[in-house]
Amino acid sequence: MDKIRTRYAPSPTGKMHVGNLRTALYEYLVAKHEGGDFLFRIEDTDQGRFVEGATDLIYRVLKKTGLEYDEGPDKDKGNGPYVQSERVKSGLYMKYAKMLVEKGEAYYCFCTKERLESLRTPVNAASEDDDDKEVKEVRKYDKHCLHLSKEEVEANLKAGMPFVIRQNIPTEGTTSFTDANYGTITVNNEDLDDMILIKSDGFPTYNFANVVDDHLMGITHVVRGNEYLSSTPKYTRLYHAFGWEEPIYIHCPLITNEEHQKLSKRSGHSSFEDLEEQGFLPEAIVNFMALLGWSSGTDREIFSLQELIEAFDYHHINKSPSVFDMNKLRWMNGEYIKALDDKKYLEHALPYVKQVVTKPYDLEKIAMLVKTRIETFCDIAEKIDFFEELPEYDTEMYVHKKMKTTKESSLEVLKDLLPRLEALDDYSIAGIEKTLMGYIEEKGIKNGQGLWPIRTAVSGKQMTPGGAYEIMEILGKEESLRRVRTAVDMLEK
RNA sequence: GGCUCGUUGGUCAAGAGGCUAAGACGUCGCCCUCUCACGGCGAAAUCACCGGUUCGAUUCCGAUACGAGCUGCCA
Repeated sequence: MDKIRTRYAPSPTGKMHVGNLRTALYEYLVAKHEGGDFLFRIEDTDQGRFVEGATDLIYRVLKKTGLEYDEGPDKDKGNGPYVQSERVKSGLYMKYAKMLVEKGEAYYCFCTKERLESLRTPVNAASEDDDDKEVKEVRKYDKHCLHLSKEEVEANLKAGMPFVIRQNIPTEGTTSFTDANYGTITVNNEDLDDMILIKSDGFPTYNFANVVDDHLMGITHVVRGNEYLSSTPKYTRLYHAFGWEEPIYIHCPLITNEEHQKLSKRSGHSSFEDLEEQGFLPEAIVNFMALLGWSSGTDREIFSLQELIEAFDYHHINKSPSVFDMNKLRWMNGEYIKALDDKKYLEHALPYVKQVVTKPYDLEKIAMLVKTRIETFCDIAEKIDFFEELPEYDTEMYVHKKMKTTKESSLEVLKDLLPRLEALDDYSIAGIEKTLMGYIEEKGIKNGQGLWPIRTAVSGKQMTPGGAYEIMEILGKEESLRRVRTAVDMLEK
C-alpha cells in the first residue's frame, strides 16, 4: 500500500477556527498513525477575503499545537509551491481547466452578472404566518454558453470579453462517491450545478484548485468538514473527468455551540486564539478537540499528541454533530495544569499572579497554592486578590455552624492569639502551626474553632487557597498581625 | 423550497440483533479536611417518535418529527 499523504489546506482569512483546528488535527493523525506524510498548503485564491497576517497566525498555531508538517511553503519537498496564489502565476490551473475544455468536460462562459441574476427563480416563499420572509431562490446555470460554437468562443476571447470556465455536468444519470465515515452517497446529476472552475480574475475556485493540487501532491486521504459532503459529487466528477484516482474521503461532523448551532465568532471561544486568551493550554485544547467527534473506544480521556497518534483510527469518527462543551474543556485543562511539573506551571502561572499581587510577597508560593484549585490560568486572579489587599468583609463571616464558631468565640480566640503571634518570630508554616495548635490544645477546642477565625481574619474571605498557616507565612509577621488586629477591632464594635 | 447528512442521559460518548445500555464532564450526596480545592466513594439521569422485519430490536428497513450543511466568480 502506498504511503498515506494528507494535507491541511486552510484559507488565510482570520483566526484559527476550532473546526479548522480539529480538521488539521485529524489530517495529522490520519497520516501519522500510519507513518505517512502531513502536508501544509495555503489556499489563498480569494483575494477579497485574504487577511494580512493570517498566514503567520496559522504557522503559529500549528507550531504551538505540535502539528508538524512534512511539506509546506517553507519545506518544499519537490511538490511546491505550496501557496496557491504562487501556483496561479505559472498558469497551472488554467492549463488543467483547458484540458477539461478540450475533453468537453468544461466550457467557457461569458454570461454577465445581469443574465445570471435573471436566472434566479423565486421558490414559493412557503408563506407561513411568521415574518420569516426570507425569499428563497434556486439558481442553477442553464448551460447557455455550452452551446456557443468554437468560433464564437474564439471571437469572444479575442475581443477580451471576461469569462469563467465552468464544469460541464451531465443533466441525466447519477454520481456516487464513498466516504469512509458516511458510506456511499449517490445524487442525481440534475441536482448538480455547473460550478465555476476558473474565475473571471483568472484565479481558480477553491473547489478546482483543491482537486488539482491534491492530485498533484499525491494526497491519499482528504479529511474535511461535513459542509463539503454535498459538493463532493462535483469533485468526483472532476476526478473522473481528468481520469485521476479519487482520494479516500473522510468527512467529519460539525462542531456546534450549546444551542446546537454552528460555532460562530460570537460564541467567544470559536478560535484557538480565543481559548488561549482564556487561559487554556495548547495540549489540553488539542486533547479536547480530538475527543470532539472521535473516540478511542476505551475509557481513556487524557491523551498526549503522541498517544493520539498511536490510538487514532479514523474509522471511529462520529457522524453526528458535537457540542463544544466548555465545562469539559475546563476540567481537562485543570487536569493538564495539575500534571504540569512545578517549573513549567510557574512559567505559566506567574504572569497571572503578578497582575494581581504587586507587594513583595513570595509569588511562587502564592502560585503553588492555587495549582490544584484552578481550571484555567484566568481563575487565578480572583483566588489570590486578598493577598494584595485585605478585602472589606462582614463580621458575620466569623459565624460558622459547622466550625462551631460565633463572633464572640472568634474574638476571644483572636485576642488570645494576638500576644502569642506578636511574640513569634518564626513565621514559617511550622512555626505558625506550632503556635496555633499549641493554643488550641491548651484551650481544648476543636481545630476549626481556632483556625476558622484566624484564617478569616488574615484573608477576609470565606474561601481561600490554603489554610491559615500558608496564608500567614506568605503575608509575614507584620501584615498578619495588622490583619488580626483589624479583625479584633471590627469584632469589638 | 430542493438536495444531502444526522438523532444513545444536560454534554462528550461506548455498544452494531438478546447486556442490569460502559466510561467521562457537569449535577447532587457522603468521606477526607481550619475554608475552598485535590483525592476517595456513591446517586440521579439516556436509546426522538411511529410503523415494519424478527422468537427478540437502541442496533436492520421505511415513514414522521426535529436539527444541521449545501444550494456563491466563499472556503
